[in-house]
Amino acid sequence: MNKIEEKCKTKGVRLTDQRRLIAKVMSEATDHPDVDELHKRVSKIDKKVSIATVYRTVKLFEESGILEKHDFKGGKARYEQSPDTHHDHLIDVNSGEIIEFVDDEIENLQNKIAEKYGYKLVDHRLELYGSKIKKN
Amino acid sequence: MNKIEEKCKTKGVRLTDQRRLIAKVMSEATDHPDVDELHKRVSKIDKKVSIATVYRTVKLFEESGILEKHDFKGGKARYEQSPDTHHDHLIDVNSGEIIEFVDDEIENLQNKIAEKYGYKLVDHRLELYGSKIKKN
DNA sequence: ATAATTGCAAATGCTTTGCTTGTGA
DNA sequence: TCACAAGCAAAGCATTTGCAATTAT
Repeated sequence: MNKIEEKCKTKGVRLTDQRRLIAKVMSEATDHPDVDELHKRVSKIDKKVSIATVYRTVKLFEESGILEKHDFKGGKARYEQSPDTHHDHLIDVNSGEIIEFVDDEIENLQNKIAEKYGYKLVDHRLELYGSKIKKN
Repeated sequence: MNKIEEKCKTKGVRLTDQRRLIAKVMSEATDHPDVDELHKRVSKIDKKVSIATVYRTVKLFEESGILEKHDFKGGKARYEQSPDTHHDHLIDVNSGEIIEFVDDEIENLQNKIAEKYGYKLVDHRLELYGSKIKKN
């Protein structure tokens, strides 16, 4: 059984064939698929799963803290399995490739800034968009 | 004449009554209105301006570097006049209020991270979401 | 004069939802 | 059993677009 299914059990999220399948596909994903792409992958295994169910399921999983939703620039929402440790994203503007990174210094600075203005940081979004430097 | 109108002249963007009006309203805005709100403010002065024109105009202004578009969490795109110096945003999750801030250290770190992965930073998005700390 | 702009309504693209039938615990 | 989930198609929401009429230079 995969991590997502396990989390469903822990959190009391009822499992169905469709949810199990979506859990499996998302568990095996190494990228950040959007709903359409996820539906395509799921459909390869079971054609009968509707896109509405995929939408409902990713929403449910997100609300349960099982998946993380990202609204990167340029359109549709994309999902990844909720990571154990927080990371941010560097997006290749040419290929669409996504690199995950962690930087404690930036995380600290963000908290400091919020504090400075009298706020408690409850959420944040840090996305870097870059293009590959060609090596000579 | 306001700053936005001036920029239109400089950049060769043709001015119409509608565009002049939108330029005026955005010039006077101290917040980050969405298209609907902008249309409301414009309509108070001229009811005949259509929302389609507002959409077309903010898009045009954005592409000309006159306005900056932001897709903060939770729905519609919001706009502000392109600032002279870059800043990021701290959004009050309760009131929706937006605080602009500048932090050179974070800016530098972002460049360093992109570099570290072999990328040139072409764009970025840093948004902090916080709730006010109550003073006792 | 004439290429660009507007207003309107229809179309779009992503996402959600009402309803009826099916199903997991 | 029976509250919840799935499938389908229709609806929703922000945004875009085709087209005929209007306007800026």
